[in-house]
Amino acid sequence: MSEKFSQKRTLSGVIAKLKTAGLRPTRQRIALAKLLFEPNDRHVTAEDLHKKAITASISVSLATVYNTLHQFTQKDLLREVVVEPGRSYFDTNTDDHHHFFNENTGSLEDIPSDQIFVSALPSAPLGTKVRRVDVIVRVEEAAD
Amino acid sequence: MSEKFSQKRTLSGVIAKLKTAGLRPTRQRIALAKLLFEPNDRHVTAEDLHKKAITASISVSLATVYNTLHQFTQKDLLREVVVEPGRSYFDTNTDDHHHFFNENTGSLEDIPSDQIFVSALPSAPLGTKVRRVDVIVRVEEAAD
DNA sequence: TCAATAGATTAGAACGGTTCTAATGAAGGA
DNA sequence: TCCTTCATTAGAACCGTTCTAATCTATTGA
Repeated sequence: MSEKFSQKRTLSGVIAKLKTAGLRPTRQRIALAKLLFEPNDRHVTAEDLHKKAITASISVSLATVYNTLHQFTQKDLLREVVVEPGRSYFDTNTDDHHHFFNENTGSLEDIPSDQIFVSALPSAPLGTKVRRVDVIVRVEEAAD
Repeated sequence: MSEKFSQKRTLSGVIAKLKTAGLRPTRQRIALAKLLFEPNDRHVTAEDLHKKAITASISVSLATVYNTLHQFTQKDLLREVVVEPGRSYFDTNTDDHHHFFNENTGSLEDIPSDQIFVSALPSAPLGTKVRRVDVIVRVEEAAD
């Protein structure tokens, strides 16, 4: 019963989130948002999310997964992380933060912004302004 | 005459560079190395370098350009920079340094390592060790 | 409640950068 | 020089992503 309530709250929360972002709460977007916006943060690829949806018996096309990820990113519900050529990760944590990237396993891990500090930068090239600073700490399996 | 000498020096320098790296100085590798290792640093894509070679009447296949870029990267003559999904840049500057990336134009610009400072990091995930820290300052054309 | 319509979803084709294949060619040692 | 090993090649294959244009659905206003 408290479960039912929390489920309901989640659903309406998701719908509110979409509406606030200016996105129609369609069946597919609601379902994908529910998969994405769970308590703990995630780093997913389009393929990941599509598989996950299919596994959860949510019928959604890969094209819609891509559309949705991009729309969510544009509305600041997600953040795109580029660490490898030829594959994009989407991060449900949109706070200012950085990443560990394991080059052997392909796994990403957040580094909270208060655990890393980047000094004042040189000024941006003429006619440009800074949009974001990404720090990627590339790690590999220890030899030992 | 001094030009002839410097050209000769460049050629033998390139050959020495390849041999030192443990790579056979083949016609194609020599030609590509000459295009890459000019005095000022460059950020090239495979496509860029291939076009440049063809323009310079150097007959080399795209496959060889890819092979060569990867071999050079592996031998620390180049460094791969990942800033966009679906396209790799190769940087002739292998010193410790970072980048400005203009998201509107796709252009990369070096930030010397003495112009930016990253604080002590949190420790790497268990069983891993840090290989490299990449700072990418993403800029966009100023609204003005 | 019911159109009308603007926007979303879809399957599958197309795309673009990269990698693979297997056949030919070149470098270097004996 | 011959032989072996490694490099190069054209073109096909690959794979993540985007596009297309047909169908469907959420929303709005009557």
